[in-house]
Amino acid sequence: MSDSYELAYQVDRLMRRIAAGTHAKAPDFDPERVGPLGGMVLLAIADAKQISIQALTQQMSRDKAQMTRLIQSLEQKALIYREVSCADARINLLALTPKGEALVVAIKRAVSEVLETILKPLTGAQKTQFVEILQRL
Amino acid sequence: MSDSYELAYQVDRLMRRIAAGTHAKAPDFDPERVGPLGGMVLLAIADAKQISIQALTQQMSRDKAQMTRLIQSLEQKALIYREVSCADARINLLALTPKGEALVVAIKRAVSEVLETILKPLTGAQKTQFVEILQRL
DNA sequence: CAAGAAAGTTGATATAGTCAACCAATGAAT
DNA sequence: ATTCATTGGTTGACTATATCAACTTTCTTG
Repeated sequence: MSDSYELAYQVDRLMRRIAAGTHAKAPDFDPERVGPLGGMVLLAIADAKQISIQALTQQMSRDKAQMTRLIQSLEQKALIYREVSCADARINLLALTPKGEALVVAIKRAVSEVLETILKPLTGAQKTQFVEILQRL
Repeated sequence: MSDSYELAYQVDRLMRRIAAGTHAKAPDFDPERVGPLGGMVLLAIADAKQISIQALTQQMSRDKAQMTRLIQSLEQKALIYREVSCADARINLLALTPKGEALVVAIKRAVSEVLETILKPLTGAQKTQFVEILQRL
């Protein structure tokens, strides 16, 4: 682990473990099969209460085309709804439906459980450091 | 960022930034278009000198089917070659060809540059901590 | 009232991930 | 030494993610 490029590995692996862990639990709470990315988007919408597609794509470092299609699928599943901004008719504001809210609760629980397992080897101080570091990035 | 599930976001975003950064540089050094995962696999093979497909799939937390196909494509591009283990005829040992070695050098440089940019906001101590934490996970 | 830029959408295509069924080589174990 | 479960690897079928370019509609600004 002397070379900095190794860090890319490690981050990738960590992400894979999170994804695999939640994937394993998905059948228990995700009948709509929103997928890992769909789940994260729901979490992001939940945090924001209301957010435009554009803001979402930036926040999640994704392509807007991809986001459009993901939003469409979440909308079809009645997990979110959209509303044209009255300030700017180009903007679509997204928010969770009650069904979406319920799913978000389940997702949060599942992700937290997975993370708890994965982060177990860290000390409390390290967890704090980790969070700080990620925030700063 | 009070809730632990937010960490999943952050890790995901970090990974996306690394991927996007290297993707942007890819045209300069990756005429074979091995893709981000292909690049990481090459790095892993380079580190190991020789490694079986099975060991690779575990190390990278991937599915073996996926790894089989990726290895096939890297092999077709003459970046790696395989050799049946003399100890166990089921095992395929992978190694880089000279062409693969050359590409690995370029990949390492590109990834390091991207990481340097991304990690710039961290202090030296934080970088050390980050590496330690990731290693422990 | 033109440009030009921003928000979203669509099409086409490439890469990644999942799951199940399968074959061949191996290692035990009666 | 012949069955038998295991392990490493492959294939098929399918879903999910990602990328890029072209396009529409709605602002914004001169």
